[in-house]
Amino acid sequence: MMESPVPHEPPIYRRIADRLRQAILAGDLRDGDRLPGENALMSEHGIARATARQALAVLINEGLAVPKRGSGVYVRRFRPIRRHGSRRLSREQWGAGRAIWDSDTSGRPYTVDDLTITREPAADEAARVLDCEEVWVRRRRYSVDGRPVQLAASHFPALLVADTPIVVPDTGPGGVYARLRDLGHAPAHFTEEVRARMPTPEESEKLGLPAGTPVIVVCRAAYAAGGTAVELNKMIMDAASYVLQYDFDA
Amino acid sequence: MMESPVPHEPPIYRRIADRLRQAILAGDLRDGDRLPGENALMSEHGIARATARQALAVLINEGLAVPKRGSGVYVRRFRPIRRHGSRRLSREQWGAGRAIWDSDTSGRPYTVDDLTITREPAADEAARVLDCEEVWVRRRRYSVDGRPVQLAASHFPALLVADTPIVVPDTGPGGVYARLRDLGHAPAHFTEEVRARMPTPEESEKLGLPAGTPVIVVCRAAYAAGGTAVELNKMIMDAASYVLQYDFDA
DNA sequence: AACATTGATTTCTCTAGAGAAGTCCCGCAA
DNA sequence: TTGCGGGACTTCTCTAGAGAAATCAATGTT
Repeated sequence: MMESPVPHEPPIYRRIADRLRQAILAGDLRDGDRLPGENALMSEHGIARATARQALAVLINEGLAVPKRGSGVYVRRFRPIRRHGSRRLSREQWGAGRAIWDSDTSGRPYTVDDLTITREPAADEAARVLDCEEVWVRRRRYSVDGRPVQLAASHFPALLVADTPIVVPDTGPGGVYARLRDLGHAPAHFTEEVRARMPTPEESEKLGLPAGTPVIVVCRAAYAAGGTAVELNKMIMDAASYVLQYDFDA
Repeated sequence: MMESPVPHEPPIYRRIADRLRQAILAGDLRDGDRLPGENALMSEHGIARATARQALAVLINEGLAVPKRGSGVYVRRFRPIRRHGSRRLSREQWGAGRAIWDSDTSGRPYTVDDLTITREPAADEAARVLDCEEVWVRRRRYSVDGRPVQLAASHFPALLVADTPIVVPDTGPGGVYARLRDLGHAPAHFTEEVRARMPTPEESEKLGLPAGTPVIVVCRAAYAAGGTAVELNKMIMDAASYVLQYDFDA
């Protein structure tokens, strides 16, 4: 026998989620609005607590809502920072003594957290790209408007940067790229690899991510004029906080 | 009074998820391996079904595992397609009569699904970027290895492309960019905006995405030499299937 | 050899209930 | 006005159980 060709009616929790999603996307529920909680859904639809939670979990995992324990579930906004790829790395900018990050936040203030500088053996990608066994790593966290938005780890070949301003907290005007230039290894070419995935619990904790928020992983390699790799920067960004922009000619 | 400074012990479901995640990341559980199901976790840890499900849901939402109804929960791989940004759009490639996608899949075969070509009023982004009220839209779905990986919708100003090969299914060698060139509107500059988020149910269904897989949204605008926008292409990609690569000079 | 059926296994959906933990606001005291 | 309890409310975690629906392999039939 053939199966009934009628598509199954979706389960209750999904129908409720659909209804709420529509209200959000249509604008009936906006930005920080509170949506009906477990108890409201239970009495409204005559369902069990677990079912109401499941409906809300759908929206939370889609990134459309954020639960606040003891308070309620709220609609979530997408108000990203624009990060420029090629433009931000033009020589004019870092050559003039400006930190790269300035153009990232379009003037919004940012803070750097948890800066650590360590020397360590190079792991997988770093070893392969930088072609060395020991690296110096600058790890830090960026926050905008008091909220953490990015984790970054810059890797440098140990032999190249030992005893330079690159391995101290304050790198001076222009940042590490200006210092690489001073060393005669000015970056001339960049390659960025971009992917997206769900965060690990560690990333989730460090970035304070609610459930349903992916991260964007950008891995950027900087090459000097001769073609040798001088930096590998691995960035983990809150996907709800970023739009990446790349400009290029045909 | 101050709270106890001791961080709370995580709940049971989370501890189980942590243990399984570690096994996956350490390589004890690999690619398509089956991990302990609801019943196994229930008897193994002496917990209720809902709790076991919650533990598995954590891994599923992280994209580390895929549930197969009636069969089990399996470890999930990440084996992406490399998509080149700037390089793939160089004039040499599409000028020589090659479709863009060729370089995307590095030679892996792809298929195009569900091609629809419609004329419609321009919505938000398209209206703003293309600066017109009516657009022709080419929507299609790309599959690699039989699995859908991308939804794409190319928008063209209606006045520009009416009665051209751009509004018929087969655009000929070189694709739409070669045809735009024939019309005297060869793309000279591109801007791509990249973001990531969880998929809508519709996207999830069209791409066959398991829970826990984000999508990468790429919005690409193509500009002719004079600076007028000639195309806006909105792409929705399965994040587990793609790595985007951008190359640029300092 | 090809096909249909059956049964065991597994995930999926849902009910009913309970206590823990966090948030918020109102009223009372200083 | 300010600060501090308390209580109401909310989300979070978990137990116990049951039937639906899909998968898969073995078995029997044509």
